[in-house]
This record gives sequence, structure tokens and C-alpha cells, in this order.
Amino acid sequence: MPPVVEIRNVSNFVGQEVLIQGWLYNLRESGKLLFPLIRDGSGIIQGVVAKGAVPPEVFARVRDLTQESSLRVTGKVRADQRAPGGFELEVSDVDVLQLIPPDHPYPITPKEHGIEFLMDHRHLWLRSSRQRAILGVRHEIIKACRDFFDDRGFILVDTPIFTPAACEGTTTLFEVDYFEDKAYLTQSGQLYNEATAAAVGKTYCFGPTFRAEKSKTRRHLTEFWMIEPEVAFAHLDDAMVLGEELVAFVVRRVLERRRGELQTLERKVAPLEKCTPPFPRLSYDDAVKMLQEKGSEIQWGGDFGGGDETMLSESFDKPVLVHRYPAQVKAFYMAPDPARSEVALCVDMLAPEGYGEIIGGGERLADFDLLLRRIEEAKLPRQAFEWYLDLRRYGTVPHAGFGMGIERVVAWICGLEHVRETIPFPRMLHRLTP
RNA sequence: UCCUCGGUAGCUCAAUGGUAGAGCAUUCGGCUGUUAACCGAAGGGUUCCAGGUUCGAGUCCUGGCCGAGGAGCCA
Repeated sequence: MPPVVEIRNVSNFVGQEVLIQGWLYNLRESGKLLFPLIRDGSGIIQGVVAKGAVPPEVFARVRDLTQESSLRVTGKVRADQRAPGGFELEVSDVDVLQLIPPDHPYPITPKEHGIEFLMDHRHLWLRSSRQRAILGVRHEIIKACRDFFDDRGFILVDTPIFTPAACEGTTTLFEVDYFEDKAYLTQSGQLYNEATAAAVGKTYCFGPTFRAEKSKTRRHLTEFWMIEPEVAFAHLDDAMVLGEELVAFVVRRVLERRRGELQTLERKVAPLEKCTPPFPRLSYDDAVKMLQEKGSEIQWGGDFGGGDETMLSESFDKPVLVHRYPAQVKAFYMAPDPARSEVALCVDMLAPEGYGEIIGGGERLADFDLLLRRIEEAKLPRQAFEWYLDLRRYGTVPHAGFGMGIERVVAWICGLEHVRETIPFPRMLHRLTP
């Protein structure tokens, strides 16, 4: 029995008989020659079967294979310039686990398809090279984030998915029945992070986040993943440095370990290679001036529209940190700038190449009286925030943190048009299945 | 919620108001180095739904359903 080998490792088995387990990706034939392309999730290898070189029944089994039929292939690995990838498998035997019948063929052909069809078949679409590459980069980004924080002494503390009330009172939440009560799906772990930061000093949470906004754009999902660090005794500048070091680390890691995937995605790496600290800093005031010079309608005090964000992020070849937005457009928990109370000590990081916001955060309001006033101004139910006020009653300290949307980072690093391809099973305004 | 565009073969699309078509997929045949292989042939249709105009509607009109792109909204 030859050794079972993953396709990614075949180069170590040149000249040896191996067993590949996978699916038929495509079959090309030329007379008495068959070229089955086999994929196993780790890669794709071309098999070669010549009539006369194998028993007739083996030749027939390969000839009759249909796309995505599951199989085990035995053969000798050979280096060959003519093979895609440089290696091919001289097939000696095939064990077909399931032959997909031709009258119900695999729906996704190697030709082009529309987005609706592909999304309806997302569970199968994931098998394509392109989707496989995106999943690989997504995995690497998440692993890099975890390594980054773990290596710096952060402790991962999970925050709840069910929450009793609006965290911020601003966004639309998904409401669910919770026995005799109502609960809401989390839109951020941040308030809980502030509690755990006071327990462990440096913390982060990583989990799904839910937004019920009826946003229908290339950068919105109703369910997405966010990684949120929070650091006790940190100020705005510390959060900005942490954010730029995180993003630079993640980009470098993907460039080091996922070149092949980026190549599959035809992602130009030059713009990514420029993402080294320091990233440019831009105050909200200067951002507004810059946008007005470029023809935007924005006035001081307003939030950036999608077009403004794109315009800003296209103006720099690195991610840019936009800080000190007007307090009125930001959440109640943002600390005001002591030098200018009309602006908040907050920061957004905009990815370059028009990708826009990937990070949002800043310094939190640490003063009890001020926080209470902001809660009342925002007309939030004080009762629900008593525990949060406790954090300012018992040993309050300055602290800061941010949230980074994983899918937007994946979209940017992979160079994708839309975030729907960055998550295995996207949840959007018009998409709940599969 | 609003604006724009779209819905025709399994898929991607075409079709001046006048016989519903191509490529891919499927089936059959050919080819000993194919690279989304190629060449030849065949089968395959409730033109999203309901009305209406017309001698005649895939095409025009009205309403609806579904989707895409964008806007608004959105740490």
C-alpha cells in the first residue's frame, strides 16, 4: 500500500508511488490519453493515463469520471514541465468512491457563473481554487491576529453573544426571544472588554458580531467577525500604535506564508509590501479640508459618506489613521479630547486602494460623572449600564482599544470586490442560505 | 426605504413587435501531451408571475415577486 500523500507535499515523493485522496476537478482527454485533474483541498495535481499503460478497466474508470466525483488515485509522482504546477501523477489505479451521475452533474462548471447562482451554491462554490485561496488567507489573518496579541501578553476573554440591551443605542440590533424576555445579538464586545481589561490588563475578544442595518453595499454583512483589543492605562496614541503594528504584522505574515494564495487571486503584492509603520495620521479637521478640496460636500461635524471614505483611502498608499472626530457623531463612551471637548479621542483606520474603514476605536470615557451625563444625554436606560458605571466607581483608569473587522481586512488583503467572498457562508440583507 | 439595472435551455448570454438562438455543461463520435483542450453531431424551453394592448408579445403597458449595483443607514 503506497503512502497517502497530500497534493501540497508531492514534490517530496518524486519517483515514488503514492495514494492521493480527493475529487475530480476536471478531465481533459486527447485520444488515448486522459488528463484527470485531482484536487484534495491542499492543491491540484494533473494525472496522466495512457491507454495501454493501465488495464482497460482502469482506463475506462478514469475516462468515465465526472466533475467532483470522489476518488482515491494511486500513481507515481513525476516532475514534468508540461503539467500545471510542475508535477504530475502517472496513474496506475483509481478507486472511485462516488461517481456523480451525468444526468445530475455537478452544477458549478469550469465556466463563468453569475453571483446569484454561485451564492445559492456557496456550499459547493467553496471548492473552487479561488474560494480555497480566500479561505487560506482568512485563516492566516486570523492566526496572525491571535499570534500578535498572544505574543504581547494579551489574554483572550470571550464576550457574550446574547446581550440584554443595546450596547451603544445607535445601531439596529437583532432581537431574539430569551425565555420570557428579549435579548439582542451582540454588536460589539467592547463594553465587556472594558470590564475584562480591568481584570487582566490587556485583553482581546474575537467573535461574531451582528448588525441589523439594511445596508446593501460591498462592505457590509449582517454577521461578521471582529477582533477587539482593550488595554488598561492606554491612551489614544497607544491604540493607534497598537493598530498600526497589528495591521503591519498581519500583512507581513500573509505575504510570508500565503504568496501562493495571493497569486491564485491575482492580488498585486506591491501595495501590500508598502504597509510598514508608521502609517500616516490625519486629524478629522484635516480630512474634512482634504475632502472639500477634492470636491466633497462634507461639512465639519458630519460623518464621512462611503464616497468620502473611498476618496481618503485612495489618497494614501498605506493605511491611514483618521483621529479626533466630532464627539456628536461618535458613541457615548468615547473620551473627549481634554484640549478640545468638541472632538472625541477616537480613531478610524482606513485601508488603502479605496477599501475604507477596517478599524474603529479610541480612548474610553473613564470619568464617572461625565459618563453618566453622556448616558443620560443619549437617553440610554441607566439601569442597564449600572455594571458599566461600576467600572468607573471602582478603580477607574484611562483605557483604550479598538475593533477590527476581519472580513474587510480579508477583502483588502485579497483584493476582492466584495466582502461576501471573505466569509464561508455570508449573511446579508438578502442572503440567509445556505 | 429610495434610485438604477436585470430575470430567456442546467450555466453564461443573444434575439427591429413576425419560425426562440449561441457558447459551456450532458450524450455519441474523433484525436498519444492536454492546459477553462480542440474538432464533428445530437438531445435540451411554462422566455419570473398575473393581467392588458395587438392579427401577432421574450420584446410594448400596468401590477407583483426575486436579484444585482448604488444611496441612505452603519465604531
